[in-house]
Amino acid sequence: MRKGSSHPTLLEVARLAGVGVGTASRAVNGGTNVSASTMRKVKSAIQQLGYMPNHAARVLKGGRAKTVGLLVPSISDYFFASCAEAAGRIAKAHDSLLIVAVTMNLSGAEISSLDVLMRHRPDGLLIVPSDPDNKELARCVRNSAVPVVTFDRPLFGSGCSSVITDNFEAARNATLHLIEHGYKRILCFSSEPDLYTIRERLRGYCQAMEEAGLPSLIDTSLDDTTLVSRLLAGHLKGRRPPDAVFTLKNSSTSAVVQALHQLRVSIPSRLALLGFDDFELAATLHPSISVVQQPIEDLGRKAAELLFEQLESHHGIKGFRKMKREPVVLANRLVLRRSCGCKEELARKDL
Amino acid sequence: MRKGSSHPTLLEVARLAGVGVGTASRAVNGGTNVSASTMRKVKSAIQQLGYMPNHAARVLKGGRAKTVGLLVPSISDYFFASCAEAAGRIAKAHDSLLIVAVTMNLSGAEISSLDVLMRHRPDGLLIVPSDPDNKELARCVRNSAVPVVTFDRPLFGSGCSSVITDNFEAARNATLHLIEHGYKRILCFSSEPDLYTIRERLRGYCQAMEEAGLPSLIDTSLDDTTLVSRLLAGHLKGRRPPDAVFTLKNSSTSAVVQALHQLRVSIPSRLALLGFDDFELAATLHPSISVVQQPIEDLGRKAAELLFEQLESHHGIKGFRKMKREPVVLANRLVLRRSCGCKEELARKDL
DNA sequence: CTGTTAGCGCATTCAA
DNA sequence: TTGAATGCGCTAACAG
Repeated sequence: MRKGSSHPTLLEVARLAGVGVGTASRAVNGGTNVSASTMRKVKSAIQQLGYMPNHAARVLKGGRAKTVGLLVPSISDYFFASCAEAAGRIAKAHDSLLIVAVTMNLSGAEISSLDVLMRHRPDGLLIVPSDPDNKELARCVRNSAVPVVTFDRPLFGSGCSSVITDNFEAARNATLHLIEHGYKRILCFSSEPDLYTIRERLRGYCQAMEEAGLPSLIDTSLDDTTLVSRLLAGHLKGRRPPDAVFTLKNSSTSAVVQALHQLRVSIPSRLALLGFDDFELAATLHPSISVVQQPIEDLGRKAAELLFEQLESHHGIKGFRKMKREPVVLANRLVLRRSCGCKEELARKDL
Repeated sequence: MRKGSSHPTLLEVARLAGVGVGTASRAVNGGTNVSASTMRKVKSAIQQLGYMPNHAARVLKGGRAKTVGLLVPSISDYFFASCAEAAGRIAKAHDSLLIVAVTMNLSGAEISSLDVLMRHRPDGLLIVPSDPDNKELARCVRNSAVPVVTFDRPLFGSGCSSVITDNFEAARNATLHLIEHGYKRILCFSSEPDLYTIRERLRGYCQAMEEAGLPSLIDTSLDDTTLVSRLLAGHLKGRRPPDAVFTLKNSSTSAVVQALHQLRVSIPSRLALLGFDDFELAATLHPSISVVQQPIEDLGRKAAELLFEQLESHHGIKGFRKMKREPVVLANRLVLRRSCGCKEELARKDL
C-alpha cells in the first residue's frame, strides 16, 4: 500500500513487474493477450503499490468517464432523492457514478449548473428541467455532445427523451373520484402554480370539474410563509364553503391536514381531502389520507435505463442516436383511504 | 455553438482567434499577461465554438478535480439526503461538485465503492462509515491520498476528522425526561442494533435507567418484516407492561405510532412515547410526538467545511495536513411535544 | 505474447 | 506580451 501523497502510475506498476506499460495496461483491462505469469506479476505489483487507474487519463484518452450528470431541483426532497437513488443503482450496474448538481428550480442557476456539470465530461445527463419551455436550456441540450434524458418534466424542443408521469390524467381522475362522492365545491389548493407538474394537475382538476358542470375553485396562494389555517378558515367562513379539498403536492397536503386539526374541522365529514403525492404517514393519520401515488423510483430508474440504452446503442462512436422519442409516460395510482370519504381502506384504483 | 459530436478544444479556439494555445490558455484562466484585444478575440472564439474546458485534461495536468466524493449508506433517506444537500451547497461555494456512491450500510460494498470513487480522483472524501471499527476501511482512509472527513459516525484509527452528534447524551437526557415524568417501565425499541448511532443511543438509555435504578427494557427485534403491532401487543399483555416507549430511530417511531393506533392504545395516558429523530408530521399527529432532534444539515455542512479547510490549508502542495483532530460533536435538542406526557407544546430543551 | 510510441487537452515552462 | 514545446497517465496501434 502507498504511504500517502500521490498515486502510483501504471508506469511504476510496469517497472515493478518488469514489463512494459502496454502490457501492464492490458493486464489491468481484462488481460487479453497476457500470459498467466505476466498477469500474476502485474497483479502483485498492483497490490504492492496500491495502484488505481487514473480516471482522468482514461477519459482524456477518449474513454468513457463512467459518470452520469444529475441536474435536479433538490436532493433533500424525498421525491428527487428517491429518483436519484434509483438512477444511481442503474448507473452502478453500468459501472458508473452519479455526479450531482442542484438547481433549486431556478432557471438561471440551471444553465450555469449544467455548464459546470458538462466541464466534468459525464457520459450522459439526467435532468429535471425547472421550466419545460426554457428555450435556452433546450438549445443547450440539443447541442449537447452527450445523450440527455429528462424526467418528471419534459423539455420541449430539446429533442431528447423524457420519462414523466401522467399528472393531468391522474389529477382528473382524482377529482372525478371526489365528484363521484357527491362533493360539489371542491377546492384545489396548491403552491408553486408555475411548475409544470402543478400546472398539469391543475389542468386535470379543471377538466374534471368542467366535465361535471361544476365550478373550479382554485387557490394557489399557498406558500411557506402564509398561515394555512388562516387561509382555510377564510374559505370555510365564506358564503359557499368548499366541501372537499384537492391538494396538488404533498407538502400542501400535510399543511392542510395540520391546519384542519387546528381548526377542529373534521375530515371527511365537514371537509373531504385528497392529495397529490403519497407521504410516509398518510396511512397512519386519522383519518388516513387518500392520495395520488406516483411511481417515484420508476421515474429515476427508467430515465437512467433509457440513458444507458442510448449510450450503448453507439458505444465507441462519438455520435449517439438522437431519437426524438415521445415521452415515456408512467401511470399513477389513486390510493383510496379515508379522507376522501371512502369507507374501505386500501381500495385501490389504477389510473 | 457546436453542432453535436465532440467538444471543441483549446487548440481550435486558439486557431480561430489566431493566437497560440498558450495564450488562449492564459486568456481562459483569468487572463494574466494577455492584451485586451487578444482577450477579446479569444472570448469571441470561445463563444462561437461553445468551448468548455476539458476537466479531465486539467486534472491530469495536476490541477484540482473540483469534485468531492460522497460515500453514504443511502441517498433517499431524508437524513443523508439532507446532509448531502448541505454538503453540496458548501462544495458548490468552492466551485466543486459532489460525486456520489451509496453503500446501503454494507461494509463489503463500502470498500469497493470507495475504490470506485477514488478512481475518479476527487479532491476529498466525505464518508459515513457503516462500521466505525472497520479496520480495513480505516486503513484505506489512513493511506488515502486526499483528505477525508467522516460524519454521523466516526471511523476509529483512521486519523481523519469527523463530525458527529452526541447520540449518547441525547438518548440519556431523553430517557431522563421520561423518568422525570414518573414512568418506571420504559421500553426501548429499535431495529438495527448493530449501527453505531443506535448503539450509542442504547448506551444512553441504559445509563439513564441505571442512574435511576430502573430496569432496562430493550427490544431490538423490530425490523421491516415483523408486525410491530404484534410485538407491541405482546409487551402490553405481559405481567408488567411498559408505561413508556423510547424509539431509537424515526422509522421505528412512526411504526409504533401506527401500531398503537391500530391497537387503540392511547398516548400518553396508557403508553407514553418519545422518539429519536424528528419527522415531518411529528408535530401534526395526535398527539404530537416528542422527539430528539438532530442538527441534520449542520452535520453535512460542517463536514464539508472541515474538508475544504483541510484542502485549502495546503493548496497546491500534495501532502495535506492530517490533523488527528478530536471529533466535532454537535448538540442535539429535545423537542417536547405531547406524546411524552408534557402539557405545553413547543417546550424545548437544549441538550 | 510483448515492448515502444503517439497522442488525448491542457497549463506551464522557456525563449523570443 | 506571446508562441512553441513539454509532460501529466493512459490506451491503442504497431512492430518485434
